[in-house]
Amino acid sequence: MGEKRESTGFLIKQRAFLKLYLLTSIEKERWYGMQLLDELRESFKPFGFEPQHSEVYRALHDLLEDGILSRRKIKEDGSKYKEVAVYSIANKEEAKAYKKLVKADLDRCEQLLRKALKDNFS
Amino acid sequence: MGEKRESTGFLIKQRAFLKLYLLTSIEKERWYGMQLLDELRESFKPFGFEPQHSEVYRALHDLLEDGILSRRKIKEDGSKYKEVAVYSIANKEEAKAYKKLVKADLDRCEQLLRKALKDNFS
DNA sequence: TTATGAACATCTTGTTCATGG
DNA sequence: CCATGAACAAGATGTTCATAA
Repeated sequence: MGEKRESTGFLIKQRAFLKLYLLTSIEKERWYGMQLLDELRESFKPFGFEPQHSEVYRALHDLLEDGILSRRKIKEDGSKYKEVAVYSIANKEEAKAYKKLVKADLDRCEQLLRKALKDNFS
Repeated sequence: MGEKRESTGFLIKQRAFLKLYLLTSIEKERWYGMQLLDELRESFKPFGFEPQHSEVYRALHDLLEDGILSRRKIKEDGSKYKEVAVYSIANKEEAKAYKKLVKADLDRCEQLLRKALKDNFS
């Protein structure tokens, strides 16, 4: 089950990066896709990174398929005229394990970047 | 001339990363492709990254097209039975400018990774 | 064989279109 | 219109093939 590679050799993939953030947000409270997207965009804008909606949806769908998240469609009655898909953690153990994997890869990537800065600019 | 984007939003691309290292190596002495490849692989192996030969050649060809490197095919007489393509810096100003660009992107990426570690693991 | 390339295949991501409230 | 998806297109990289010496 945990045999999917998150490390693809060079740097971490955007998908894995987003999945990490999504898990952390969803751990805290209920969210739906566009909310999460807006939050992420706001957060990364200073770094010149603005994830696309389809990539965020794909990340959520991945986590659903992995059984880490569950989804419930609800009518935001009172508020709007729309139906949204709200996510919650389905398997805390898996979620934790996945985050641990991604952390290891982030650490590796950080080292690689530091090395590059040192090797080429010192 | 310098209007090609190196920052693609998320993390730096492998191509730009390799170009940076190639320039730094070639600044120091004459090299040819396979030498550079072996050097890079050795250097990154501890980080689980082993660039492919075609990607290194593509990086070299990019730098040629950009006019930053020049190439000279030579017969390594005395040594082997082969012809190699040896590179040298064609335009030091451009090389310096390119490296500066990449450095900025590396810095940005490092910040982004640090942020992710902080936002998700603290 | 080794070094250099090109061609081709795949994987990842961005852009556009479709549907239902 | 907004939220969710899917479909499609483009880009980046990995794998395989071709050629010369």
